[in-house]
Amino acid sequence: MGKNRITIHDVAAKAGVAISSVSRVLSGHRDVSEKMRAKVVAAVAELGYEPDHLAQSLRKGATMTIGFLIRDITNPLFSIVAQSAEYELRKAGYSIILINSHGDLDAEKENFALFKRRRIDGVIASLVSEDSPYVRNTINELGAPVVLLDREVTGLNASAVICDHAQGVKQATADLIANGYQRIAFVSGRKDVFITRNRIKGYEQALAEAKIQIDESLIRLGKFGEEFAYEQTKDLFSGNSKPTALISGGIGASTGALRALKELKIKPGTDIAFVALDEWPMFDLLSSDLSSVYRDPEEMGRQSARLMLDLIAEKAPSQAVVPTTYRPRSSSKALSHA
Amino acid sequence: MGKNRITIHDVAAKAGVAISSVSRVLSGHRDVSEKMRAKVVAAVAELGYEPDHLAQSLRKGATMTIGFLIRDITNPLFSIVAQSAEYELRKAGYSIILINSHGDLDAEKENFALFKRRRIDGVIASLVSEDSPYVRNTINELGAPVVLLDREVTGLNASAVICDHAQGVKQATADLIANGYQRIAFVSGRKDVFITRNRIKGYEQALAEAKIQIDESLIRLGKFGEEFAYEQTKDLFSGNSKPTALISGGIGASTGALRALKELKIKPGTDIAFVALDEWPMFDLLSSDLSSVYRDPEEMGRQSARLMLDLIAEKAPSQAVVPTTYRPRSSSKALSHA
DNA sequence: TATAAAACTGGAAACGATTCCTAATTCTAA
DNA sequence: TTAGAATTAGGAATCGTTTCCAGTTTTATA
Repeated sequence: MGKNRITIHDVAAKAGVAISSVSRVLSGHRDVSEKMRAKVVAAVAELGYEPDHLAQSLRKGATMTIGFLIRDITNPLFSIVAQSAEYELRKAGYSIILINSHGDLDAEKENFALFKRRRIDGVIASLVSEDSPYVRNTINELGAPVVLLDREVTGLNASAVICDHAQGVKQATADLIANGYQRIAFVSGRKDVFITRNRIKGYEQALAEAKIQIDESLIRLGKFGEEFAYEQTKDLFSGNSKPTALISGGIGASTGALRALKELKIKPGTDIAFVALDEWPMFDLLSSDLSSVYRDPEEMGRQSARLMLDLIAEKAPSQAVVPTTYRPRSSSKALSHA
Repeated sequence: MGKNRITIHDVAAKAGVAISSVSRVLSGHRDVSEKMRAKVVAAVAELGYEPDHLAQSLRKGATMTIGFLIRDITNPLFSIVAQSAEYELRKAGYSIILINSHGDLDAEKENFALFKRRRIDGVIASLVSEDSPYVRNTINELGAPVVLLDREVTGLNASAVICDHAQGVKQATADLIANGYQRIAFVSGRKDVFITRNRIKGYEQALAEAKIQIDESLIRLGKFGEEFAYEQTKDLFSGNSKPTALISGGIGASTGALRALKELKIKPGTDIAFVALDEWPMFDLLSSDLSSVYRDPEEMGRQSARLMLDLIAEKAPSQAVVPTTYRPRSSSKALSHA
């Protein structure tokens, strides 16, 4: 077995100096003579010594590790955010520990505790819920900086990457209206989180500006995920006052909605107008040429990394706003037979 | 600041016992009296003490951390594997450090070194290349167990999750032949890795059994990723001896191929037969009802976690074989006009 | 009741680094 | 030449645990 790990003691012995001197040479301390430096460097090279990160962490009080807590790395948007953040943070010397919360609130709490025990230097999180008292407690007790993705938690010492959903959704809704659609359904996730509230805001603003009465029966908010959207979409088209357009919020919801439409043999862009909020890889290869409201997940990752590094450098918490852009394609055009 | 971290010393002081006793109570050592246990448990509860994972790791020599090195977490297949492995490993008390190699060989080497410095307990990796001498060296020097995903590295002390690509591809190819296709093109990634060799094997076997001469100009192997497959597909259909069927290997290649076909206005299932190797989320929502060769990524994740835990428990390296299944859909049916 | 064995506890030495403090050496200037 | 300052190097404490060792108390056995 390779049990014989090479430590700073071995290097010191080989070079015939004290371990403190080895440490000084390696950390670039200025009070070292040329002779000393040469001896140590030679010994390090000969033994192939590499400092033990664990011992360094314990002594220095910094683990150079960031916790990344998300609902589901399987979500293509999150996976891009994670990749991008990982890339940026690694450039700064940090590694990331990835944990999937699977949307479970208790798991989430548990995982913050795990991060704390592991003395993580910071946490980037996409929380299951927000603004619940437990969130504030947990985050405050963590004792390390936190960057939240797309969440607004008031009175908290955390930075956040916020997407301007309202703006893109408003544009999309306005375009649908301009193209002659009035009964625009909206299917999305939980009402109590920032992202959904913000999207609905854009939707309602556009309707208000066009002086269209809001029909609550067209707004279906409840849970994240495919099933909910699937069921709601089916329900929307089961009555006799069907919508003429559909906006689905989030990748899960869009999937559910598209699947329901497929089963109902309603083709987006032909039988109904459709706008997806968020895109995902191979979006362009779907059966219809779908309009979307796009946000750049790589940018979200970069910003979250930047905010994290700022917090670690003891700067004050701040927010980064990532814009959304409406990308009209054929699925939101005026219907030829309309 | 919450600088005042609660340590085992604080607990010992509060309970009026030695720190070694606190440690013993917490680690469930049997030689502790009831009185002692009660005192310590009370003090722990009162102070809200949680052991420092870092110090434990240093002392015990186990970090309870697994390195996960993949080309790209953005690849939906990998992201599911990662999620599934993370879930299983966390149940066993392990956390995972995720690193994207971005397909860069030097980065890969560098990251193994990082894992080593961090004293990771094991590495699960999908390597960029295999069977190069550096791989053997790096892995052997790591000093921790390794589980490889879909790679065969000979003479190495590592376990591996292997998918039986040949079988599924053979079935798919045979079905295409049975449906009357003879000029079956095959577009995939690097020839020098197990996954590609194994897939080609299935392809060639099916052709051989049907006594169809292999046309090398129909086999396009080169690089992983969209671009290569895109270019090759365009090229395949530019000449005057076009293929009548296309098998594309891997998600990246399938994306590139499908995009090329879309631009060429060749519709899979109508103008040409098509089989994708691997599926991805929302596969069913694509413009055509595509046949595929499927493998279960969750199972791959579970198996890799199991193999890792076995290695950590000092069992001998072994391999887990994950089957592939051909899923015929309309894109590989006999053409009506054929 | 004496004695061996078992149960329990505290002290101290690790784990592998960093960093402070002090002493020795070299250098500068009078 | 020598006092004083500036460099340089070594020793020891420290980070927060676990675990070995030795000593003390309790229990079991004869």
